[in-house]
Amino acid sequence: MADTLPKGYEPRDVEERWRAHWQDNKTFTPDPDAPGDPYCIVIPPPNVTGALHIGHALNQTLIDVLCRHARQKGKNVLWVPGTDHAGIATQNVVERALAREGKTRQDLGREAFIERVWQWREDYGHRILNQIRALGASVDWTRLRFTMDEGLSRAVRKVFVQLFNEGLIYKGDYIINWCSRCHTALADDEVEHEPHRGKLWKVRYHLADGSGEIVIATTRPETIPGDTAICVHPEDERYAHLVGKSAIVPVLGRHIPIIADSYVDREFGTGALKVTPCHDHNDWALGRTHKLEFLQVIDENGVMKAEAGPYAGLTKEACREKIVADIEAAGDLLDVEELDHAVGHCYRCHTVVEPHVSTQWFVATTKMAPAARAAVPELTRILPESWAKTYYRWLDNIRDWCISRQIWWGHRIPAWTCAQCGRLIVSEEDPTACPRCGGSDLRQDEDVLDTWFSSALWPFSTMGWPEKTKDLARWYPTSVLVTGFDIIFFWVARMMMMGQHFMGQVPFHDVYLHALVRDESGRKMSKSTGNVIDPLEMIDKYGCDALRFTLTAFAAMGRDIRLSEARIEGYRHFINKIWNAARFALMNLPETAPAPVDLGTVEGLHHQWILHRLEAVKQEMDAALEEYRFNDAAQTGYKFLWNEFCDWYLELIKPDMQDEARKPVAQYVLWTVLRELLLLLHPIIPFVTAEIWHALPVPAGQTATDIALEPWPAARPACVRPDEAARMELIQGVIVAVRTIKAELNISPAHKVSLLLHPADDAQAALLEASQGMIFPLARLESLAIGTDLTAPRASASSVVCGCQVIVPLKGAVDLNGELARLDKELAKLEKDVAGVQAKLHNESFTSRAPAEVVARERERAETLLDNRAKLLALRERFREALGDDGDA
RNA sequence: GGGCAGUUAGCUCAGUUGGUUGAGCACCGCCCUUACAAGGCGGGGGCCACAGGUUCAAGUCCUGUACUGCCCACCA
Repeated sequence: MADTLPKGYEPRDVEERWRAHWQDNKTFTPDPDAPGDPYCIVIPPPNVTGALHIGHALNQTLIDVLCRHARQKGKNVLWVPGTDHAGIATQNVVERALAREGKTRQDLGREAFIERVWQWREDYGHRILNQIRALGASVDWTRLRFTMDEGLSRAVRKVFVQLFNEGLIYKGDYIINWCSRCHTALADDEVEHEPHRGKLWKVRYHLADGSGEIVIATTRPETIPGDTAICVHPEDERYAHLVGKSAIVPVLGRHIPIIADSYVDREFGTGALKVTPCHDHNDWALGRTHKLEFLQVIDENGVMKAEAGPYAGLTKEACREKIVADIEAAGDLLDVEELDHAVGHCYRCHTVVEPHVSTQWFVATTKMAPAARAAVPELTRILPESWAKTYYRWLDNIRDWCISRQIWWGHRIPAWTCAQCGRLIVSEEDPTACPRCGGSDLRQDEDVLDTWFSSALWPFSTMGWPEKTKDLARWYPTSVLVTGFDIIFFWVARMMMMGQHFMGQVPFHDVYLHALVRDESGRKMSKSTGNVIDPLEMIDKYGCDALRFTLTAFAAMGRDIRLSEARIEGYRHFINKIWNAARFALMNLPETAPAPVDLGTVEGLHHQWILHRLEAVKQEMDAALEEYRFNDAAQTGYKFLWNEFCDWYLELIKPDMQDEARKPVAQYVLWTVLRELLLLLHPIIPFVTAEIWHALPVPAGQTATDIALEPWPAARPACVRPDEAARMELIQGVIVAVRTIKAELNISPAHKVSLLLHPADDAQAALLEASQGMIFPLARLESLAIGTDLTAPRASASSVVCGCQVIVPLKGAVDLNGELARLDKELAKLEKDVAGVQAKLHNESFTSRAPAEVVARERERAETLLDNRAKLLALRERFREALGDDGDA
């Protein structure tokens, strides 16, 4: 006996041991020259500032399942780990730390500040890596990357310079989204629109020629000083006579033109709109088309500029208050309404975003998008497919991407201006002199690049690009990108564009978009709501395998996951179940691996059955994993292990283990099935399977291997035996029937009863005869008789299984009325089924139109049901007589 | 305003190509049966949101309705 496992599974030490083993042995560091089809996934790089949240845990679990499975299937697997420098987020974190010391980044100066961020990363950046490690992610740690490391920075520069030279990066004045707290531009998709209860002010503008007035509606009166036009719809009869005239800006007194544009919605407000080209995206567009004056009145700090006249120096909030009061005093405020509308907020700090005109750098994504769009679905599949539509729509309506950020932490834009002649120099290497005038006073652009710029290069920059590396040749394009749908625009689409442009190939064959993890009532998890589930805490409490299994089991394609701690706790039971099944096996296996037996010709219905089922499960789990049906794979493994292997097979072989003649076969089948089952489950729950695998006996002279390097179990066609499996089901049916009778008649399960079986035919009789050894212990019998000529005591409980009558003579204090009620209930159920099938079969159009195979199956079923019913009716009749006799006697 | 999901047992969710709705947790009853009480055995509980349609047959396909959630969007 090789029992070396403790009674209850204690994941903590086991997991830590395997983590260390895999890392120390570089188990997951692939050799580019090794054989096998390439399989590669790049990790969606978590922010260095981040702590692992449940979304990461889901993402990395699914990737790990895929990678481990691919490795089992003989592929040459590379999983590249890494982190993202997360410009704004990281800068914010460090600035907050500085603030606690009473300092600002300006106090330190740019260089010292950046030094400080690097230091911060030195101190804390490894946390997230430890968390990835804790999850059991089979990443190659030797290829760890960071978006700001030297190689990736070189890639960023090369991409920037090339795109600039190709005219795909340009610098220009544009209205962008400005966060006055982060003090930087934000890309369109970095702005989150939130519903807001605001006000709609209706303000009268007098005509310059004194001939009348026009009333506009605005939600932002503080921008009135920046008005340079009033706009109405060209077909709006109310205002047609005013178009071309001039109006006077309230308080400021400037004269502005009244123009017409079909953009205006006649139904909204008053149908007249004030145009402030510098402080509204739409007005910016109007200003361009109508060649209006551009007047900036709010600065980058949210303070009114000199151009705002009397309001100069006020904050925009104070300005709003004051100008409304002034207009009201002048009698030109006609109405104030409540209005629900969407207001943009910074996705990092949640400050209200101000449209702001400034000089920024842009990538001409409008030119790059068509190729990225065309690649789906032919070159890259998006799964679930429904997301492809979203992807298309975004690319079809894309605007150029603002990539400059007015912060310090990030890739500084490789552009310099010559102080002498003003020449703009964009270069991979830091220039020393101006190529035009030779001047040496070159000033580098102050801005850094959007974090997502470097992320967009991730699939090839991590593999060493622009060098022509072996890794790139071997593993680009990557196999699949696994990520949340929330970054399909930020990241996926941009990787597609950059990958195609610089590698000439899409960056991945598949994109699998997984769910968002929500709390049990469907809310997004967030620290402020206090509903977060911390994966590390879960790992600590229940073990990593329990967490991984839970996430996998709930990862149905296209659906959000509602997670609660109770579920993880529930699946911990499953891990423990495997553990105890293994303990049982070890108690019953020899020190070295049992001698092989030909499994294709093995005797014993239970062995044939479990081997048959194993083949089906093997095939189904493989297919599920290939098709990203993670939940199906998990569920199939769960049911097989618990409901078939543990509940039935382990019980069935207990008697074998007491019989020296049957023991060797049972041992070998047990050993084989358990080992293969561990392999099937290993991608999902790597730790417990590794530990058990290691403890199982191996052939004499060999040493235990690492399950992570073992192949997926091969198919064993000789073990596919549907007939034997069906026969096993009869045996199980009989056993369940006896158990049900006991349970429902309140007979203790431990109480041994006699059992009479009246088989339906000779084949059944022979089968039951041969299977007594299985029925006896599992049904807990005192005696068993099989035959059609047996006379049963009339006071018997009974049931019918596949035409076989199951009769349990009742002795002692048993509630006989209970049995009658039980029979009635069973008959009622049968009656319902019979009615259903017969209705179908009596339906002429069913029998004539349904496929013959379906009709035959229904007929067969009807026959069985009718037969069962007849037998059960007869049994009930006998029982009634018995009751009557007892009553009379 | 547009688009996309979801609606199945008390709760959280499965249900591949249409062919007797399944699981976990919760609940009820009986069991410490020598792998596991984090367990075993048995049980109750569903006109599959609603209304039409296609079909011999619909949870499954089509149309509409009602809620719920998400994404996108330039009604100031």
